[in-house]
Amino acid sequence: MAHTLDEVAKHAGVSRSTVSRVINNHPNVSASTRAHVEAAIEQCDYRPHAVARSLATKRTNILGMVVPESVTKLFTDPYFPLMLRGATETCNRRGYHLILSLFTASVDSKAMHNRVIRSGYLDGAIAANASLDDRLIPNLLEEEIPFIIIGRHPNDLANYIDVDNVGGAGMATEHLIRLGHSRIATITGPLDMTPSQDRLAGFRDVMRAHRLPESDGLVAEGDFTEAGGRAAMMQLLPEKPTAVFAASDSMAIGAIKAIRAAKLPIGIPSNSEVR
Amino acid sequence: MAHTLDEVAKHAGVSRSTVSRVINNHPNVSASTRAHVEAAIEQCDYRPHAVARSLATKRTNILGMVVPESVTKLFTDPYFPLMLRGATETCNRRGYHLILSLFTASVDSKAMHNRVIRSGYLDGAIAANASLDDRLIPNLLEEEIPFIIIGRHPNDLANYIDVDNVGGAGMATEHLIRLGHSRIATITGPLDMTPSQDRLAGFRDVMRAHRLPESDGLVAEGDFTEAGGRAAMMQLLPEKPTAVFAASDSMAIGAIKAIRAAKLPIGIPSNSEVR
DNA sequence: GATACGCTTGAGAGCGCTTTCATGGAGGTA
DNA sequence: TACCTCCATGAAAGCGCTCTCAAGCGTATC
Repeated sequence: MAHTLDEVAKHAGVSRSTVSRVINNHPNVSASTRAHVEAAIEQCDYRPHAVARSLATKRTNILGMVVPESVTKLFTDPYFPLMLRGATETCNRRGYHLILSLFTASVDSKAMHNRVIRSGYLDGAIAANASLDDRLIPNLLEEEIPFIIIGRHPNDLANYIDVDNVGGAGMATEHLIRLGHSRIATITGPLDMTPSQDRLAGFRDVMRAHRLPESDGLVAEGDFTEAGGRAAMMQLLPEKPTAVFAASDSMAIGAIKAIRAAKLPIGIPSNSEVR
Repeated sequence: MAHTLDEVAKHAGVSRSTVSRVINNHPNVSASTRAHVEAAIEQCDYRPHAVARSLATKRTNILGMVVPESVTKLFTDPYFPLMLRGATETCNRRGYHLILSLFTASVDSKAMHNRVIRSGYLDGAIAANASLDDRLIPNLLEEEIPFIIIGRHPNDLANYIDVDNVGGAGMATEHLIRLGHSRIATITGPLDMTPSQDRLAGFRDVMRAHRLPESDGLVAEGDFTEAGGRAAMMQLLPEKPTAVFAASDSMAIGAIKAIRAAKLPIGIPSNSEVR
């Protein structure tokens, strides 16, 4: 069991206040006292108790990565671990902890909300891509806990960080056109998510700019999963597109499988072509 | 800001003790009082403050998923998100929170240790596959915080959960033999990790049982990454194996790329063959 | 009717820390 | 020397909850 601030204070022959000042780098401590207390801390192998500190300061240094139920099934997408790693690394560097909470259907969502959001543990939250009908964002707003969303929210309800979905989709589409394609289809993400809409918009913008067809038959909605990509591709096959822009890698893999299953020829550009 | 137990007590006209008993489902509360207090809790929209509660009970209901530095680079392996999802789901169901901590090289490891393990926030920990030279496990032991390891530790230092690595590797090897192969190579995981050793053992057991060659040339050490699998495969190519058992999907993909790069023919069994 | 027991409730002392406020001494100014 | 200011320190009151202990009351027992 770790020792307490009291013990350190006694050991150093000073008051608790002084030890507290030292561990918090408060300026009003003489250099000699500080050195003395630091030695005592070292000798006692003392670490401040985060919970007690949190109670007193009302700050936990814990952030929550909250993943709405609608996104949970995407959790195995390679995109998630990267995001998580980035978040935890930054947390580490800034002295924060990251609680990971997946709002799964298997657990009563109201209970989850109370337990996670209203626990008092979170100083703030990062909400992974929410769709329009997720209760998560409104709930976070109501709770007045600071948070950001990854991926713009349909209603612009909160601050967000996002990539340039319109621009990226446009680049991919341009690339296919440059390869000589004109009958290009797209497999979108779930269209109740803003990033999906934005990618579709980027695709359409470029197609329109090139006066290429963008009929509804050439657009199929996926769900960012491989199975979804496969199903979407099956829908697209009768339209005989010569190229497909899939809005995620997983859906592209599904699409490739659908094409192979239909015994149609398929060329997959090597990395060097795209980059 | 959420209300306090005090307010609820006043609102209900009882003592703090009684409210505390109600929220903790303590038996010694009369049914009528309980109902009354529960109504007050509802009216005040009261949620107990987890931090205060933790300070009093010395339990945080927080578990840490601690990932040793040696494993951090594997974090994007599809295996990790699945593990994380499983862990968080169980935590949800049992009323726990999960703090995710990746011990990266970018942050001083001693500082990380103090901050994460000795914070007082963790009731227990789950240590993702550690290798022999990770300081993490010894540190956890020293700190007397309950923990388990995912993937048996080389020195059997602690309780662990693991899959049947020996058996699984054996099955895969048997499968290749059944397909008619006799010159079978294997790409192992890092051999300072017990699961890697176990898979290699399973491979060797079966090869030996079938009196097939298992020369050192047919064994190459990978690191569970795609790049590692590719490098290992390059090593194996001169030995001209007719089949390869790779100890992870990522390494298998790397191996396939290496084979393709060498312009050698390769047949990848469809899922149905393996299952 | 007196004693004992069990159930319900409240008072109050923490849990380990922060932070305000008061105090005392050192140093500066006139 | 007297007065004021500033800095270093300590005392003590919380932060919001739990939990032990004691008290109060109703019922059972003889």
